[in-house]
Amino acid sequence: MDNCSIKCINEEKVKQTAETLPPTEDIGRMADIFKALGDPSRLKIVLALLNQEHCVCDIAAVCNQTDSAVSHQLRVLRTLKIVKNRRDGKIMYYSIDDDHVSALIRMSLDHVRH
Amino acid sequence: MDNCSIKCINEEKVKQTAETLPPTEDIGRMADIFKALGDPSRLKIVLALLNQEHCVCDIAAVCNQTDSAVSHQLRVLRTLKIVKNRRDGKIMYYSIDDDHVSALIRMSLDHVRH
DNA sequence: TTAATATATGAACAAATGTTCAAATGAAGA
DNA sequence: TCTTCATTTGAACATTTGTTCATATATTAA
Repeated sequence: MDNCSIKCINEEKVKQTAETLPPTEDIGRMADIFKALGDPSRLKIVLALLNQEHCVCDIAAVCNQTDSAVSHQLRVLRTLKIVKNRRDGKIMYYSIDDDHVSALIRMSLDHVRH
Repeated sequence: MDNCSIKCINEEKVKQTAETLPPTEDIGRMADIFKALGDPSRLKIVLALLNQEHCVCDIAAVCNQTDSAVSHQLRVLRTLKIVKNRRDGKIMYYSIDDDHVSALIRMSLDHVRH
């Protein structure tokens, strides 16, 4: 239960900060992107594609995952426009869809290695 | 089951990309950061703190969450060095710990608004 | 058409996650 | 000391999530 009495709230600061928040919809979309990159196996796929485009089969080999698992993850990434694909005969090639993605990854690498 | 025969794998490409991958430990840490930002309520807290430091109570007010829920989320963010805190009497003030965080947020906003 | 191959999909399951509620700290003032 | 208040913590719960397995689709070649 919310046991913080009215007094402890600095209404002015609360109001001011509330005004700086992006629309709820944007927050949701940002969270979706972060969430997608927040799974190690999915992040590994993205990192692999950051190097060059690959077919599903090769991604699975690079990442030590089954084709099926990779395919499922790629669908998530595709839905969020993090990766895109092109078909060449039987083979489907995947690659990074957006420049922001590589920038995001670079930032987080910097953070990790402080 | 992995039903992709050996033939479909481009060994050279696989090997080459595998060499570009960061160490597993780094991938895990990056994923942790993304995962932390991947929950809307937690992301909202971070966005609020990006504006200015706040006490737990005020964060709860800004984000329409209970104090308890906010406190739980702040612990996660603190553990990952995304936020830091300082005590002033009974009140605990939280703020963003790292510059990389704001950069990450900005990138994802750009991505969302393409 | 039929067979073979690369990828996609659906259902089921275990594991992880966020929220809630109740209770416990820790700090300040009476 | 005792009380009050801001925050933290722990356990329980429902929900979400990633993986697996079996099956389906789509493309090519025979």
